[in-house]
Amino acid sequence: MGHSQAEKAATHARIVEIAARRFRERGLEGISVADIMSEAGMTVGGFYRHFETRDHLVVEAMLQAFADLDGWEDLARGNLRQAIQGYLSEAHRDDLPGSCAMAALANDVSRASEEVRDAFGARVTRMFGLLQSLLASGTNAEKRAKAMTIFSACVGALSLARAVPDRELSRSILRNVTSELLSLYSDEIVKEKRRAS
Amino acid sequence: MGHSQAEKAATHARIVEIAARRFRERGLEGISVADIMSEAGMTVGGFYRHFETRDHLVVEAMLQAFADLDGWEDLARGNLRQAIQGYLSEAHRDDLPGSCAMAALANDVSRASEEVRDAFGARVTRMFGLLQSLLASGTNAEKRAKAMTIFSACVGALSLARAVPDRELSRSILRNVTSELLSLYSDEIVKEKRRAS
DNA sequence: ATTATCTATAGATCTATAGATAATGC
DNA sequence: ATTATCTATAGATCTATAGATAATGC
Repeated sequence: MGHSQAEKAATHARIVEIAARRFRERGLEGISVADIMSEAGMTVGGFYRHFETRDHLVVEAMLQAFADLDGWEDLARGNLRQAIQGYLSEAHRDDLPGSCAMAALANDVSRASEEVRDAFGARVTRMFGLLQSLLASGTNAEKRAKAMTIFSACVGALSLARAVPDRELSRSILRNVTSELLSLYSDEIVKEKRRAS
Repeated sequence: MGHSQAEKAATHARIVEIAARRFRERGLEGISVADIMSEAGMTVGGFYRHFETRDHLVVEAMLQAFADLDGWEDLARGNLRQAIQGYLSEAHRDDLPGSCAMAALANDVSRASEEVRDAFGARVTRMFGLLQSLLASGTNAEKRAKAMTIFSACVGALSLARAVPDRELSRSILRNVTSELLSLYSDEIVKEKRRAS
């Protein structure tokens, strides 16, 4: 059993990653500190040398979960159509622990601490800005409205598709909203976005 | 202190109504049986003559919360534009206890019992059917896709507007998604819907 | 006699802390 | 000496039940 500082940092990161997944899967209060530590291969006692309180873990885990959105942003920059299709796929719907934290935890975040909500808000702003930059036609204000609508529809459709028990209805929501969004904004999506490096 | 059957029925209804509001406000596990009973003017002990388990209350309260959607459906039938505007209003955003249960509890329902999810699914189907019937142009399949997209955008926008702490951003989401939806589907909304009685 | 409600509490679970143990790192 | 982790447990909270009380309703 090692106790070096390097190992402690690795342990810390492991706890945060597990929490980031389990919170998305079961909600911010759906898993105990003991269970998270157990999954990290440790016992409860060690927890409080890593985090002052449980809520400090919630904050760190949410930042981690939001960081996982980088993947979606990269995909969107490369191909917005594919990003929408992937976001509204059955695979994304069924991979709750690895899924978009905004859709998985929006309700919980509304009731969470100021710090968690601030992190959420910053990421939403960033997502809107990105989507806005990927649209071609209209004023900036119009693009922003479109970006907000596309993202809202994606978040809403994914949340509804998960809550509904009828698999057929669930699939129907995902497919219909995907095709509707793609057809609505087909002409507005920038085909190739060159990024300044 | 009365104990008649009529009073028991009234007590039962009161418990369910309080739960339907508090669950939307704090989540399905955010309030205890004792607190709900206390708000109903009683103590915990009486609870289990009304409900077999806590989860039985959750089911009844959710059915009650879903029944509250009747108001939105009536409004939509009369004036879909006004319904969208009202749904995406700051008043609706801020009245969590009395708000749409689908937006307030979608995440929780995904993790809830089969019975709760069945009730949710039935209500979603009904909502899509109604919205579909209020659209004018296109095939039934196209109308259904539009109905799903409109409702998904409403649920997503409301959820995001609640989770975000910046009031300006929150208001911006509500207003932009409202105007975008109204302009997108402006020509498709049936102006006057006559209902056969 | 039945039952709606109350008081009291058992049993489970969860956060957080205390004290012990064993490794790191100056 | 410091500290990362463990075992054990205190204290809080929550669901559910037991037994008492007081009203209903046959």
